[in-house]
Amino acid sequence: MRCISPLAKRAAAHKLRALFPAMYRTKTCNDLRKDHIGQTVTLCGWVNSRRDHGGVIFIDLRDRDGLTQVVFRPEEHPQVSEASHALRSEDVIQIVGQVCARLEGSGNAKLATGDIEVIASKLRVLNKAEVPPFPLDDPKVNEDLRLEYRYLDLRTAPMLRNLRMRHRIVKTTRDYLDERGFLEIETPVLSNPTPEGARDFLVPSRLNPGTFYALPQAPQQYKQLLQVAGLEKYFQIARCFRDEDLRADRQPEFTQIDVEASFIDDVEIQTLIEGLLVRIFREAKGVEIPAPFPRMTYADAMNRYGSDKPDTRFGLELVDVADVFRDSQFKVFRTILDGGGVLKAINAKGAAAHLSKEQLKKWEEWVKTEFGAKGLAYIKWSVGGEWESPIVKFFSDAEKAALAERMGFVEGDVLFFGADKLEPACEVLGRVRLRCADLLGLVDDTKLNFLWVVDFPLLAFSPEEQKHVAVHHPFTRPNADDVALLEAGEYRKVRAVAYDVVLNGVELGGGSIRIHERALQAKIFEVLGVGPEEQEVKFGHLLKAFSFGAPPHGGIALGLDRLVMLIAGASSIREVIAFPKNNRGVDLMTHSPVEVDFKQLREVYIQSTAKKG
RNA sequence: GGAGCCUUAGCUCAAUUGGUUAGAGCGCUGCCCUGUCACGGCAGAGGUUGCGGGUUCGAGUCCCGUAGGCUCCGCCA
Repeated sequence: MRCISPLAKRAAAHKLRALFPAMYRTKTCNDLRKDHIGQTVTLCGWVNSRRDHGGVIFIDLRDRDGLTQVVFRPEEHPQVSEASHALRSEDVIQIVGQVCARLEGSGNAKLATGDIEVIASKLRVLNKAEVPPFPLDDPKVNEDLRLEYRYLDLRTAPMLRNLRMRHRIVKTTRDYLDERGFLEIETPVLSNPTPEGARDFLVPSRLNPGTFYALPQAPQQYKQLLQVAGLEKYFQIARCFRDEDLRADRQPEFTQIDVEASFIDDVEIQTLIEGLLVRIFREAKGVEIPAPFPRMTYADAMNRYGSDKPDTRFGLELVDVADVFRDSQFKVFRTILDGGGVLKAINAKGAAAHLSKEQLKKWEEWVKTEFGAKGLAYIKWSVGGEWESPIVKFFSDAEKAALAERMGFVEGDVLFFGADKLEPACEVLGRVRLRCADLLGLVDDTKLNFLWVVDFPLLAFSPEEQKHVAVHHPFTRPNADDVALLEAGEYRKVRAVAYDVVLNGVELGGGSIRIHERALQAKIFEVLGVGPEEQEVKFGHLLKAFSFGAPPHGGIALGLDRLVMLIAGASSIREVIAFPKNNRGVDLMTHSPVEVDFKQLREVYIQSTAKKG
């Protein structure tokens, strides 16, 4: 290597300085229009593409704002043009040049800057680039490759657009809540494990051997304690952590728009959130969504749509046909009905042409293996054909007539039945409903169907644990009208003051009015099987706080990632997170999580029991 | 914990019923080209068909195992 003296280096640097203006750039690649013709500008960016004609060379220069065509003309700037032959995709360059009108008829209507071009008089290569491992503008490239080189993937227009949109949504949220007197307050990331709900991520404490923090699943207790603290209106763009298996719309760390307020009822919170969503959709997507949103009770949602987050963009509702078969000779239906179960059906209009007998068999297999259903009864009525079904032979003529009448069953349709206890019957049929809608193309992508699902049950019985568990969380307020039921031990009939906001069949968020009285909270813990001692150990601080004048309060949390995903029209939550993890919780770029050496573990008093493959 | 689908050149894919030397487009390299914008032309390089084993005269193709990716069920308030 040649040794260059520091003096010579400085001289060279000065020379470069003299060659280029002090600023890296005077314009971005989306700034220049006809008005700028004649100006001398400096641009920086990446070589998006080059078109080398041997003589004249065109470069599309890209920065995060857009593309500008740069022209290297040998007859005007021979040295610079010569150097430009070496430019390759993704090289980072700086050019100085004059803004010129494009030659007659050579404008590019696809580019915002397509009326002009910059004739380069100076070129500085700021950094050469290796050949990219995949074409940046190809949407078909495998996602794992994009995730490994996420910093390249994020250079593409769709990803930039998503991140901008996410920023806009967060900014709008802060503005909106600030205007209404909400204070953004940070809560600890190192906090306590929670006995209820999802698995915690644990963090060992070096200073307190053998003890652990947990990363928060949500800032639930802190947001309530801030109400006891008299802050009255709190919000936070809060990172949350749950160590559970992942899905296309679930990451181990995700972000919630977390809101809590005092002296507020459920309708007020819903109205606040409707206003927020209206504003977000206006500013991020440019659409006006109507508010207030429709309300639907949990019972209605289950009975009509087989889901607690119904997609109401299409009908295909569940219909109760129990009375038709009340006295049926068909034992399967009869046994379930006599045992207090329900019998429901949906009519997939026109589905007969789409579903062969083999496919119907596969659907039955699907509900059995995926959802543990006992079966999926169906009747297919092909155009010009008979009722095809393994079960119609058990139906009387009167039952058949009544069924067809009730369901509007005509040639070309397929009926599906759900027969079981209420919730499993509805849920399975709800899944079949979604699949039918997909099959029949019933989903209108342009619709934005918001709704509130309200009156959730407070408690559900867990067969695994053989006890009652909180449907929402243990701090949820029971409906005042149902307190007598609570006292009487009719736990499953007690409704909660809890609400979910749903968009197109996706749960955007949920919240509740909380319990603020120590005695009522203790009563709920008792029902949940949390004894006085356990209450004291795990929730003592909260119960103590409630004894010092806790105001009535409630709140909600919205899943920011899902919201951005829906607004951006992305199919996966990973498309709206800068550096997401894959479905095994691995960051393919950094390879996180990684093994740590023995010494690092010893410092925090941890010994791994993992068996090495 | 379970189910399904996928893995062939840098990328996206093809390869008939198991049959010759595994192909194409894009990208890349070199040369040519002065108005392109998916520039064009000519030439070239590039392969352990994820990995391991088996069946077979013969395996990208069939079987078993395994790794990785995606989707879903359970799980996730």
